[in-house]
Amino acid sequence: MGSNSLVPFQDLNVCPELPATSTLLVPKIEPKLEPLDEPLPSPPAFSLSTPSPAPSPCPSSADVYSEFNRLSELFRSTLAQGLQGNGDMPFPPDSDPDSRALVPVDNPEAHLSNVVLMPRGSRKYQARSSELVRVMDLKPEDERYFRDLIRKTRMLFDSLRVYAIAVDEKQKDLMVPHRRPRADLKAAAVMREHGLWLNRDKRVVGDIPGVSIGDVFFFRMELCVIGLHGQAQAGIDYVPSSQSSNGEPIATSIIVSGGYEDDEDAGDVIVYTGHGGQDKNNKQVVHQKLECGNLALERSMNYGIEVRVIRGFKYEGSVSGKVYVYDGLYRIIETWFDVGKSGFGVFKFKLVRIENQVEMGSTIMKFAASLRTRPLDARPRGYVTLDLSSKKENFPVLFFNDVDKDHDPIYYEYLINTVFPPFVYHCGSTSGCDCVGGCVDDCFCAKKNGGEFPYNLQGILVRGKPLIFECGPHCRCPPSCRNRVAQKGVRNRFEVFRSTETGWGVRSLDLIQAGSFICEYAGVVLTREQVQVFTMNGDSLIYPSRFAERWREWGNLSDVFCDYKCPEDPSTPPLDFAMDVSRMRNVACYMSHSSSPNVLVQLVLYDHNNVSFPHLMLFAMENIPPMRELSLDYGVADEYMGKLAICN
DNA sequence: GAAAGATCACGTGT
DNA sequence: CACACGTGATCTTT
Repeated sequence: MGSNSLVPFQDLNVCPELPATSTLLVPKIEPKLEPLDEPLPSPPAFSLSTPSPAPSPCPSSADVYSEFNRLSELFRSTLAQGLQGNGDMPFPPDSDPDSRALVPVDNPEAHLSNVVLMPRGSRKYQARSSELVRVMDLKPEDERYFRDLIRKTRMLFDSLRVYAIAVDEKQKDLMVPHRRPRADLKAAAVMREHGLWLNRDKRVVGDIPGVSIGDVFFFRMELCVIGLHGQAQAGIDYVPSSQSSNGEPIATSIIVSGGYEDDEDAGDVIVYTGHGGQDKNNKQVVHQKLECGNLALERSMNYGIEVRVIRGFKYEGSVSGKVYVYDGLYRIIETWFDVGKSGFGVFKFKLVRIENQVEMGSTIMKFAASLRTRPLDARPRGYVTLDLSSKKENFPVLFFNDVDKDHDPIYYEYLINTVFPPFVYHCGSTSGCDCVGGCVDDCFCAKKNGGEFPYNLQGILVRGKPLIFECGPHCRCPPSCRNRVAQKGVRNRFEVFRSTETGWGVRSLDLIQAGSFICEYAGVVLTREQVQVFTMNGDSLIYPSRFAERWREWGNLSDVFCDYKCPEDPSTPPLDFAMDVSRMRNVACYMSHSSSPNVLVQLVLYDHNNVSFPHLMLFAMENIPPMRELSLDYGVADEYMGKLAICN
């Protein structure tokens, strides 16, 4: 697993498609025209270990609340070493390093140097490698492997980040003047401490395996963690001259985010300004010099080395007001020194996008933005209706088919929420919380959820659970309560579309942040007895118990803390019912199946207390860019799924 | 808007 | 020569 072909990095201009070697060894970079002044050391094997040992089971604990506190403390002590912990800290950070989770990393020495040899507080880590490699001709199984690895890594980053916010929110009322901590930095630090940063044992030129064009990131640190761009702030990433085999720096990636007034971005062609010469307010105050990243770009141009381009976008709805999109590989074709608008000299680099790559993520984002405002102008043909839900949803559900004449979805009655049989509402308790001003930490409903809230203040799912109890009609908290998320319905514009591969599919016109609520999987509930009576509609029945338990992956920190246990209170309820979608359905049932899905099913209760009949709520497992297909793990063999997704 | 906060490359020192 | 450490630069983030 994880084998891949690495091609010696040379002669790209002449022969972009070098024959793939099947070796696992990584050849050292040898830029064209450059005399080799030293013998090549034998290269280390290139292998990535998966950071996922078997997920530890989550035994239910009698006292989940104290378990949560204990974990919070453990987490806090690792994250923010300076904070006072007045509880009994389970593992004083220095006393027992082995009790912390250790995840296998590529390099056993790195393992040692990262964790064992490094006392807490020391900031020495495994240095970045100077070894340049290009990864090419991955086999499909390798691609899946790397994609999964990236996905897991990003999910862990998000889980840690969201958890760090949750921990912070829990302490919030203790300290009145409050400043929200940099959860992104904390998550990255924890991962680094555990050797979970990717692509540090080599410098990848070109595409990073497992990262697709169009992937969206919310934080610069996320780019560092997966190795797409190794600088926390600087826009040019490069191998420094001191580490390069010929003493010349080599650029590998840039970020175009509009921070330089002299940039010109026409999509396929960019005129990029070198760095340097700015003051604290990003004003150009002195001339730039041909050094560091600037020199690296020039050298990369000289050797014809392609450069990854990541674009920064303004984006409301991101906590930082920004997102970063990977747009693929560019080649530098020209550079010159120019007088910028400020009157100071700047270096300019003309970059041209390499052909035969899939469409740029930023292009798709712009296209989606135009679809949001004026869909018929952006795409005059193909829309069957601009709202399948007939205004029942908060946002329109568009229906697009430019493949054939099938208009089937418009003939179903649109159902926003699952319809349960009446008896479901008549059993169970009718108790609720008394939080008139909104729920607080130790309220009745928090306790039902194991002593914590399932969502953070932004409405992001903190951790997948067997069952979530949202506040309901018997609670006295207002609709704005933080424990009411899924019940409030969709927050995005979705589009049902005809696909030649998957029959029907669903995509979003908005960017969806990982952990966000997407929609309910709605249908008409049939009890087991009813199912036995209505057997003719077997194809249109959804069995909730069959969905893969992907919620276990979300927010699972057992990769970081070996003794991590989910504070779960209830066990997974027995889902002894089916849902009929033969006449009434919502957007969810057009989602297609994937064994590597980007959407998970989370069971939620809010309008009744019958744990055997929860709502099937869908949440994003990763950041889903606009126009990318949503997919669910239906938990059955792929070939069978084609039918189910189509729902004929 | 300002201040806090990271990383990394580079320079100096041992 | 190699490593360690401090410093300065950097298209961040709240």
